[in-house]
Amino acid sequence: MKREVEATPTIHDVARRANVGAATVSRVLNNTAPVSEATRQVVMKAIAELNYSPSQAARKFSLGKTLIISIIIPFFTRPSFVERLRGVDSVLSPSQYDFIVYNVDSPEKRDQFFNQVPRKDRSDGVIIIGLSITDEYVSHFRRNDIPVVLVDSKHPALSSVAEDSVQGGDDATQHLISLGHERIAYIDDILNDPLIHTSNASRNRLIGYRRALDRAGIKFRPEYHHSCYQDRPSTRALAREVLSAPNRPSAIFAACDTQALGILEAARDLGLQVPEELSVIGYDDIEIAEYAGLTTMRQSLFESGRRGAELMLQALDGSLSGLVIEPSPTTLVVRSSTCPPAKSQRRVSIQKVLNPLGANRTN
Amino acid sequence: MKREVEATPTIHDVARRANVGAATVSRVLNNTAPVSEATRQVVMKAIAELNYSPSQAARKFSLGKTLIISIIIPFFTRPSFVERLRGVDSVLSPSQYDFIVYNVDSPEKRDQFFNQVPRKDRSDGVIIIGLSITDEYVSHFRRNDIPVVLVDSKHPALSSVAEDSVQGGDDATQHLISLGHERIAYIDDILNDPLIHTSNASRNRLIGYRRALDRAGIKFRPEYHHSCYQDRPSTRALAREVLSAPNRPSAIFAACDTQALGILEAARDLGLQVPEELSVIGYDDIEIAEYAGLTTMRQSLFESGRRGAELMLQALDGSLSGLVIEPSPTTLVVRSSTCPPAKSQRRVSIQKVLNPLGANRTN
DNA sequence: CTGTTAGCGCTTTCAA
DNA sequence: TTGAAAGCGCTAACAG
Repeated sequence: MKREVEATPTIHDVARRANVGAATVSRVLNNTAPVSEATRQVVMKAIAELNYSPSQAARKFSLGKTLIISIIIPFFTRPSFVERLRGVDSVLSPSQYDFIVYNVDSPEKRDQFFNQVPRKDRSDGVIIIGLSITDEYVSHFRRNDIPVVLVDSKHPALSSVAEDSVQGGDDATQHLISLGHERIAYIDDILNDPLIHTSNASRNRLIGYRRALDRAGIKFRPEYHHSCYQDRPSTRALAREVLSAPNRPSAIFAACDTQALGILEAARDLGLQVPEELSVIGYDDIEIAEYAGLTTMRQSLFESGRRGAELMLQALDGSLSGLVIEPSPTTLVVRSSTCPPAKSQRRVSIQKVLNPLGANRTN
Repeated sequence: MKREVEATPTIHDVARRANVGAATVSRVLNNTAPVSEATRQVVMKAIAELNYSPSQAARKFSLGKTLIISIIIPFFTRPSFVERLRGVDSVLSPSQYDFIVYNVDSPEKRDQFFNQVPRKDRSDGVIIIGLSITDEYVSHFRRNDIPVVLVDSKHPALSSVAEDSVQGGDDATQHLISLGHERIAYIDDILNDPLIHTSNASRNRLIGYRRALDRAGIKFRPEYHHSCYQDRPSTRALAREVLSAPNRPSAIFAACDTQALGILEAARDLGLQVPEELSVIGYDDIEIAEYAGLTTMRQSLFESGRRGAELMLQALDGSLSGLVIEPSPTTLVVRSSTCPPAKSQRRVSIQKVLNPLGANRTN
């Protein structure tokens, strides 16, 4: 007895029903070669009747493509990375490619992903965001013959779209200097350390900071340079110390907006008026920066992700001619957390009651 | 001439080199059947020498599994969804499964994904977050014989982990009532509409809001119920109108924290002191809520994603016994955006200069 | 234009 | 304990 196939129909079921070869079905499915209108009709009919749809898995395997693009990114839940991912999604979503996000949250993960993810059998291409790449890895990618594009990071041998963080750091610092500040601190994120894993964007900002200082003839003071984890609570604690020390800075430049918010909290804790008694400038211009009235350096986060994904698509369809190294603009956005420094400096101490919604009150 | 294979080695290359069958190589690779120590050694050696590693694509195809879990989620870049995704990642990342995020940003996408994603040849299981499911789709999933778990949404036939939004809405409103408020507005997100696509969480919050009002003997006033898009600018604009109308509310309950922030901005625009002249309560407790001093209903965002992923893993390895419908806790977090209402009400008008960093100033 | 056939690289009976 | 061989479902020569 010929049992009716209950299972998912295959291309052969369709072929049999339409009295054609499997190849013909494949042809009408993919428009890969001319098919007479008559047979096309028959095949279409069979497909409809069987409610057939080709197995993606088999298709990919046969094609030797995965139709997947891997994204390797650190801390994908941070606002700035989320925004870049949104840019990536905006171009990949309408494409035939799905993407898988590999979230790097430790050096081990980073190396694991760098070694295992960029393989032809896992994905057709990989976009690496916010992570710096060593030459060794570059040759590893080469060996695996897989296209790689960098976002928020650079390497001479890889296509990339990245901000000029040195210039950004310079511009931010220059803004403060132009306002008249001289005691300018820089609070960095700790991931700066290339031994750990992120891109050297924040180290570059430090370079820009020092460059601007130099140009203005202001001496770099190590006690004005600090690092801490890139979260609000850590930065708040650190900023409290910095602001309680003698000869406290009149302005602080933070490596990212999240850290800048921590600094604003610290100022609130200490009853320091922002911007009158303390100017704060951030970096990124994440969504919430506007709410907080934060002066910051705007990066084209969404746009950088979008362009990165576009470059990948071009690399994949062969239309990418050679290396493309694209700059991504960074612009100063002045809001209400910066102004000229106050003349005198008063001692501060932690306030008892903190009201983030209005002026600080002592109760 | 026997040319050295330059291409990626396959299992057969290894087998040949080790003088064994391909099956044996597979066995040592997967520990799927006993292999004598001697041959194991030889095989391992060959694998090492060839720097072989099995093709994921072929493996998946042969296994009939994709080793992929699909996540269907609306607006994955919104803080609350990002947080749930982080929970999902925390359990999927150490597992053998990769996950692909399908970002729903329109009703079309929603239907497209619901129809095409839940198929065995695309992924082994799907987690749907924040989207309500119709019976039709449930039977579609059934037909495709693919496990589905819901997060932040419920259906009697599907495993899920979800908050009790009716209770949450009730609790939020009750907090305001307990403080002495009677003119309590509710600002909803527009996605409420089930014809569009999101889960009916915010509609349930409305039900809870009305329930609490009823219980307190406060009449529901339609002019205190508004909807708008779930972003700050839209909510800010709407709240400005609401707060400028005669007999303005003394307290507003927002369907999510992002909208609550928009309301705080509107209050700032109008020179209304929060909480003295206006109490605001949000929903979600996203990271930035603490910075903003926002009173809110805390949802276990990370945790819900984590549990959802765990349930999926259990469903996949067969250890999930029947339907699991898990509640996820929602708790009131009181910060500084709510207090008892002021006795009298003054007229307001938009301030010229807005300083989010301190008290509002007229210059 | 269309059918036949040979893989894609792995897992898994089935025999030995 | 091991090897040979049959698929998994599709695409892409290669003939006709």
